[in-house]
Amino acid sequence: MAQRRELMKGNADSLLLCLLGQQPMYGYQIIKELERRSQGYFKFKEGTLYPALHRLEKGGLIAGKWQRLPGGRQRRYYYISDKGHRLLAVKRSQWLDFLTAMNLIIQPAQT
Amino acid sequence: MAQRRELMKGNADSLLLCLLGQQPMYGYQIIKELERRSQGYFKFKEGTLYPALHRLEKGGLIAGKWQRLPGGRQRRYYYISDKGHRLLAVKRSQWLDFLTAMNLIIQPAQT
DNA sequence: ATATTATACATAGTAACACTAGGTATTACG
DNA sequence: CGTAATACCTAGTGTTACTATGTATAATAT
Repeated sequence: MAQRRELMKGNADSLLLCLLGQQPMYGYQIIKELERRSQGYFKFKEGTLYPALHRLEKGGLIAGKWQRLPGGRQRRYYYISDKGHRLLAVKRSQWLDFLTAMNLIIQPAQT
Repeated sequence: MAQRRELMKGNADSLLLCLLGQQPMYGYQIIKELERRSQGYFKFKEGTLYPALHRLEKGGLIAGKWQRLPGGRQRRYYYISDKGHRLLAVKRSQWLDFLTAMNLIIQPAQT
């Protein structure tokens, strides 16, 4: 859906920070969790998620730590940083501002 | 604001269709009107607006008609088409779906 | 008279980023 | 033993908002 792709822009990071702000998670889990919580709406592709996580890590907003599972499989858990928490607060208020402005224009048809 | 740029993605067309769905307007007027109605939030750049209008026109969603003013100045008024009206309805419901999904994730911090 | 601002349209190039499509590797199920 | 699920990664593509710039007229200011 080209639609959904564009609507996502600028919000992917907010969603990730929001999830990680509640608890550390690894990539695959984030994809499943976003889909579950949004009741199927958000279906992040790996090509979206991993670059985004790396971007956030490079920016010091989250930190990834490898964890080895019994079988030998690797998981990379991401932890939000203080900086990440602060950005999350900013992003949240930006989202509210945007939503408010949108609603001023896109009101349902008539009044 | 890099923020605002990304939030805009995919919504510019919706906003334009929404305005033109109410009455025909010309480019410059659209910029001013969006800013006024959003209480200063939306400040469309010309490099955003005109390509978007041309895109919508090429897609048959709006139609532009030149109109000559007394002084000799030209204005290009844009009229929404039936197809445009239909897309507007779709876009509106897509926006609501997106908003709903976002709210499921981005709830204000605590409960 | 002249300079600046507002009006009005246009486009070539840039940056950002979600996604496509491909890859590697382990574990579980049929 | 093949397939699906789990789990990570990245090079390349496409879309699009924006920057910067150009043209031209009308109104206002100096």
